[in-house]
Amino acid sequence: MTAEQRLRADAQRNVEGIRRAALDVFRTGGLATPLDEVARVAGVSKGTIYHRFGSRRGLIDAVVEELVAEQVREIIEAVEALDGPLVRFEEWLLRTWLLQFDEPAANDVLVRMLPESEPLTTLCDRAAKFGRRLLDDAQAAGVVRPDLTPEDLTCLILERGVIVRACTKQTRADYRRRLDFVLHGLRTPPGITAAGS
Amino acid sequence: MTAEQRLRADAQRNVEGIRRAALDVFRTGGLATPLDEVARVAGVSKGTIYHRFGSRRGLIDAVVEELVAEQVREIIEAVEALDGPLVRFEEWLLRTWLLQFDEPAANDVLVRMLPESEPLTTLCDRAAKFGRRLLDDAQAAGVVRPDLTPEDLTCLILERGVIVRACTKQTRADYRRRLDFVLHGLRTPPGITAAGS
DNA sequence: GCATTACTTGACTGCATCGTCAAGAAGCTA
DNA sequence: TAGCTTCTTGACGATGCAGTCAAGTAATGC
Repeated sequence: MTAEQRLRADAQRNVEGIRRAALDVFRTGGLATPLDEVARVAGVSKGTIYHRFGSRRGLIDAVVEELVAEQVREIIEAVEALDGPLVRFEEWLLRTWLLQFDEPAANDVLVRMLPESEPLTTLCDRAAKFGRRLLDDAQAAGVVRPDLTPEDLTCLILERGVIVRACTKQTRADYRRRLDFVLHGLRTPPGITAAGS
Repeated sequence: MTAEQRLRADAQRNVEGIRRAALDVFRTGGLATPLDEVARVAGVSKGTIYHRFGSRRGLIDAVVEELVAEQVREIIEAVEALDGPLVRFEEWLLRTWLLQFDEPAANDVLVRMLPESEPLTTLCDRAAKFGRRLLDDAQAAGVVRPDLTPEDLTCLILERGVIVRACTKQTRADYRRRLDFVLHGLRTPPGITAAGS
């Protein structure tokens, strides 16, 4: 970070303050929160944010990793520790959906707001790739409907994202209960014995 | 309509023109379309719309019946003609979801945008009441999961509403295919023999 | 301690939309 | 056709957020 070393002391302080404020504010309100709010919390003016980070996207790129990566990684690790293709598949989906409910910022990432942002896209792809592997395994075992595609999986997460954004009134318990209906709909229907060739 | 008879000839013409433009514009773009657009199509100024209909809501109230009631009624009639509680329940849900995809205005009504609007709420309640009856029948027959509540049903339609609004890129065929997953998830899971007491 | 340069500020422009209103246009009546 | 009344107009004010920049402030090096 030679570039950051060259900053004047006050600028250095501000960069840190803005980062911390952004983490705080985005964590609570999602990535769409007005930058005036971040500026207010950081105790600087909006101009300073633009001067330091170039743009709204620049600021998001600078904090998204710290904001979300950990949580996505945690889910992957927790699922890796489980046994059985169906359990693993469903637990991953379930935890992802709950993360979307609990963390507006994580949801914004998973919904691919700002598709131009590289660190954000990277995070997203990592999760998608893992999900795809679980889907493959579950379908190979014949426990998840064979006509479910990786795109369907992406869509299921995207859909959940717009739902949690729009239906802010529902309780977590209700949200959680309804997820079971969806999961149940993804299992191999009775009458089908195994996945296709 | 004595009140309308008293309008001056040009005003009369404009009211009609605005109504027709609103039907046209709302049908295509949903109830959130800017009134400037309606004004443009009607060939009047925005001021005239406000003068004649009082507010955006006033205009919507004046056309929503003609815009959506017919379609909701059609679905109910088509479903009434079917046999079997599961078929009826699923066909109603399916047709409602497809209506939401095909008609932005109908979707806006079902999603309860403008909860203050009386004709809009009436339409909505009519649909909900019918759905509830189908749910009762299907649960009594043991073909739909007994823990599905009428609120869940409302929620399923609401969810679909925000999804079609947000995911405008998906093809109708994909949307349709995925609905089957959801329907499947609402059926009685294996291992449960009949609905509760 | 002073000049220099880096940094910060907040008022400003731009955009999109809602809804209003004074002034002007047009229909209506005698 | 004159004069009254109704109706229409479009510029305007308000809102909320993004992003910019000239002018002011403060750290730094000598």
